Amino acid sequence: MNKILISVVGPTAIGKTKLAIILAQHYNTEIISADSRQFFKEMNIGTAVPSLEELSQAKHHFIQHKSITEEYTVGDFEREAIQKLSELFKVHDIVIMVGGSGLYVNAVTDGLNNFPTVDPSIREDLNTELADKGIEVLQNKLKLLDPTYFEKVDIFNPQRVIRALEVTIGSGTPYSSFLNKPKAEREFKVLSVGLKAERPLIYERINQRVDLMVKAGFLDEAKNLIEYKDYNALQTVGYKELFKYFNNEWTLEFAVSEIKKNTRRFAKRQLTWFLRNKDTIWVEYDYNPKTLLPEIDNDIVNLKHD
RNA sequence: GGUGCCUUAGCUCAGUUGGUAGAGCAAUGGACUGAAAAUCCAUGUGUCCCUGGUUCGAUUCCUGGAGGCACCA
Repeated sequence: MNKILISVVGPTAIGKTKLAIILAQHYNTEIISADSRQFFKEMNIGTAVPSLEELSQAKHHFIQHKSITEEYTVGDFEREAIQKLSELFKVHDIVIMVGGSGLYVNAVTDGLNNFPTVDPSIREDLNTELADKGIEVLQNKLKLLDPTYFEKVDIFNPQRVIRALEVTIGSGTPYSSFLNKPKAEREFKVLSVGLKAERPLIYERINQRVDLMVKAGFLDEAKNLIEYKDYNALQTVGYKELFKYFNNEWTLEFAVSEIKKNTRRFAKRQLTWFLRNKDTIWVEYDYNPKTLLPEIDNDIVNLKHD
């Protein structure tokens, strides 16, 4: 196996796009995005998709290829990404992946278990039950139907509990029984490269980027999407806060400061996720490409020989 | 210049009839298998402005400073 996927990770606003392009140009290859919000064509400024100039510097996949009105799950992404990678690896030995969504990155690198598709009405019913009766009723249900997962799951997290229940109820088989099954084999090895910086610096870059987004017309973009505000794609930092401003719940100044705060918290969650992968090679955000690229060349050689 | 009030966590403030202190927000740590920029869990970080005095013991009471606010000149 001598195909390599270089996975570029790191917190938001640290410069992942730029590094991915440098790597794609260096290896004369293409980029797949693993960013759960850059999939949507109606969202642009608020999701910080690569600029037209950046897109012209390297071929990108999974950027703005879906509509916010389409259902698009991490499972769908995994299948499409693996399909795309198999095409790309026919003509390239190395492909770049870049993205800030840990679950989506892992779906490609490690795979998800194969869960059955279930009727969406089950989730709706469970959400109604949650609103009417509270989490405890759902906890008890899970304890009865899948005691194994009940022991393991964060039972105070409604989304986790409901997910397990919808699979269990929809398939008639406990959620936990789908875990632990062997995941799909990959035809490539993964080199994980993380971008890092001191926390205050990350926060400063976030604050600056939010201000730039506002100057670039983020308010107009969000305003045009108000009618879609309940779609999952718009449960997104930036848009959520601006909708409150448009609805006269918040002042613009407060909304913007909330966007900055929530983006900082998002960056922290990304770090928690990415720091889990002990194999990641961490690179300072102000790396010098001339010294970094030979190092990565070397890492690839070593990885191939493993 | 005078009088009054204030000074406690990163911020806004509470409090200790004298036994070195706690809320909100911010922040920090963590979890995560088709909602993931989502969702959830945990955590108090402190010369209590400085200086003397009284006291077994002062952030608390008293003296004197410093800074801030208000009013009067």
